[in-house]
Amino acid sequence: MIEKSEKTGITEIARLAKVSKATVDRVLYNRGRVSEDTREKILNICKDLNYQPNILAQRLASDKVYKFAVLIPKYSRDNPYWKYPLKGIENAEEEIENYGVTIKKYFYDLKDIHSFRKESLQILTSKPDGIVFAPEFKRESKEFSKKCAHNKIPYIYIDSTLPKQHNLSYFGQNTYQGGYLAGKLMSLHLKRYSEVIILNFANELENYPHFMDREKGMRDYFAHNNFHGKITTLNISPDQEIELKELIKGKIHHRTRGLFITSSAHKVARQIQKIGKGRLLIQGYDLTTPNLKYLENGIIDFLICQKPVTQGYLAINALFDHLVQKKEIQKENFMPIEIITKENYQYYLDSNN
Amino acid sequence: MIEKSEKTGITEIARLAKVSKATVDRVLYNRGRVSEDTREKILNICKDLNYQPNILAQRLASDKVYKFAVLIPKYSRDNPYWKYPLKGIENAEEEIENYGVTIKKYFYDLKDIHSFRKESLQILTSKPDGIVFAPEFKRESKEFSKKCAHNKIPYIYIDSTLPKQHNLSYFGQNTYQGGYLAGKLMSLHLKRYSEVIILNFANELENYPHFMDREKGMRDYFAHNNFHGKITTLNISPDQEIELKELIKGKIHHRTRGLFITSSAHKVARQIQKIGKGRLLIQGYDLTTPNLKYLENGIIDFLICQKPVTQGYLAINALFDHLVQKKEIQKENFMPIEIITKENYQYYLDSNN
DNA sequence: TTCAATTGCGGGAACGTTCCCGCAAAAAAA
DNA sequence: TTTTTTTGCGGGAACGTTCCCGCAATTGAA
Repeated sequence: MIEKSEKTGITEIARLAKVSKATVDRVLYNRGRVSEDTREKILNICKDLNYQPNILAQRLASDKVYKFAVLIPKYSRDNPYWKYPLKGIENAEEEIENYGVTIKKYFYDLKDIHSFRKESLQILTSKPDGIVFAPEFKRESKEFSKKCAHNKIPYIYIDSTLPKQHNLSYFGQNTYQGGYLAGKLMSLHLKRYSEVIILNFANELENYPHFMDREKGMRDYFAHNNFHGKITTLNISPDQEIELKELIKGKIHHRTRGLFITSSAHKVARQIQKIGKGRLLIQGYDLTTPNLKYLENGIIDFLICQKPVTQGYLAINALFDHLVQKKEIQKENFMPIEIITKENYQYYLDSNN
Repeated sequence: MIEKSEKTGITEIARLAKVSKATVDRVLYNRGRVSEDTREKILNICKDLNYQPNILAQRLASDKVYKFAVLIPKYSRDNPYWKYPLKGIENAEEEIENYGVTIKKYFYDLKDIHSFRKESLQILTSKPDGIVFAPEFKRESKEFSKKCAHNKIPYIYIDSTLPKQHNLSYFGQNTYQGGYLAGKLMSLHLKRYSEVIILNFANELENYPHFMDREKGMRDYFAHNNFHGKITTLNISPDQEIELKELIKGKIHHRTRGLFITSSAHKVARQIQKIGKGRLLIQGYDLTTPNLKYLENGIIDFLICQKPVTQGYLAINALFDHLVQKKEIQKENFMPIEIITKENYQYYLDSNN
């Protein structure tokens, strides 16, 4: 309980420069109407004192409210993944609402390209100061990015990214590296002539670059570490769930020791539980509730996860730092690749993942 | 750029209650000198409006400065671990210094129990509002804890903890679980009658509960998963580094497939590099610069790591939340157990780990 | 009964900014 | 030259709190 010490505020600068606070303010924020002489004098004093504005006072005095918009897929019981980035976004919101920031959330349907278009137009008419969105639909996202740029609204990608765009930043996975690491873990368990099945839950892989990258990552690991066994890819449409059991059963034989699902593993795990797991090492993605059950009971051995909550949290904070704090933002931000098992999943559950 | 909307401030409450702002303030912060009637009236209005104080204005108006003290081991080239929690502490400091918080850091020498005593006394005479410290020396830390409590200074443990203390919170590892997970990874690589060496870099294990817990974790994993091989423990004093090579060489034979070092692995890795690694799977702790080299060149296979940067960051933030924001703090906070490999270590390097 | 102490409350400056308004001096236009 | 516009700057209210000071009313002590 000591009195505040340093007082390198705008008033002190004004006093030293023998001008008023208003003039200092004009210089600092380029509001014009200042002579070049006084401008330089003030800037020099600021440098000497290493002046850092008091952001509390700034936000308190300013009547400006920052409006952020978020556009992400809506989560469902079937695909709860997007619950987690949303959680992170809300965490960030709580922290910065005192600074006069409001966040409006928009959701689109992953199965309905029109919903993306519709919501993105909504966002533009609301004229936010910054946008965070998940560019799952490639073409539409590029279009939206262009419109954002045209309206001079900074935008940040989350979860996946697009090349050659003017996004302020990206927060998400490095899917290839995740697959590569999965390959390493898998290889610990493989013998000389074992077989591995890679299972993509999609028919047309072009629309799911995440899945492709993960598969490529694993295959490359094996290639770089001269694995002599066999790798089989199985592409199954999500609608084929009913035949899933037979499809898998038909592919597994006595040499099969690994099963890598390039997305959520719970549907497969359910079937494997019926068939019997045997010596199969099963890897999948994301620490979601349906997956959790099979991680706990030992069907799924590893889940790979890239901090979905943190993705949302950091993306919002980046926008805040850029717009409010005027800080520099890193363009590429890959989340660490986490390996979740029965033994450590508890520590990933409710904290900031 | 819209004007701020809601105005549920203290002035609004005062207006509704037909009293002055000062009275509302007295009620809210129990400064006394208010009649029971007005007290209740004001509290009701606050509840109705769901009043949340504006922390920016609070910190701005208040002339109170919070002084935090931090006491952790000093880091060295030999043991760079403590660099990372310090980093997290400094990150947190940057964020909250605008709120009128100053953090004074004290360092002690892990090999010199007196330095801990000396620094902790220093801290007490400086009368901080809160303390974060690493209770590495058991007896002295308990004593210090008692003194803190006596002076009514809240204190938070970091990195390791002590039972039955009145610490506000703990941020750190769950060492047992880390060892257990290491056992799981190890087991992927083991065959039916393989051998594993557990290496503790210490003579008297009682002083290193972390090491003991890690060993126990691994042994328990094997016990729970009926591993039939042999587990050998090797306790080596840190001064014995010269004979290290021979010591290890003597223990490894053709069935040895795993080496688990319960602390930093780089010294062992250096010797293994000379001996030749063979089929050995090597696991150690912490993503520090010396370890990194051997992770990159493939000598070390896994490093287990528990977010040392985050530990520091969160501990300071907890103190802030408790003292400044008057929030509830969770007592036990285990960091997630991260598994670092050649393939993913880059993503753990400079971000907030 | 008188005087002191206590209780209950209001006024208002201060925190470090933002930003509107006003005004003299200088420059440009007439 | 006179009038208008522009430039350069200062004054000061406001943001939502904290907290000191002052003062009337009530209570207690003598």
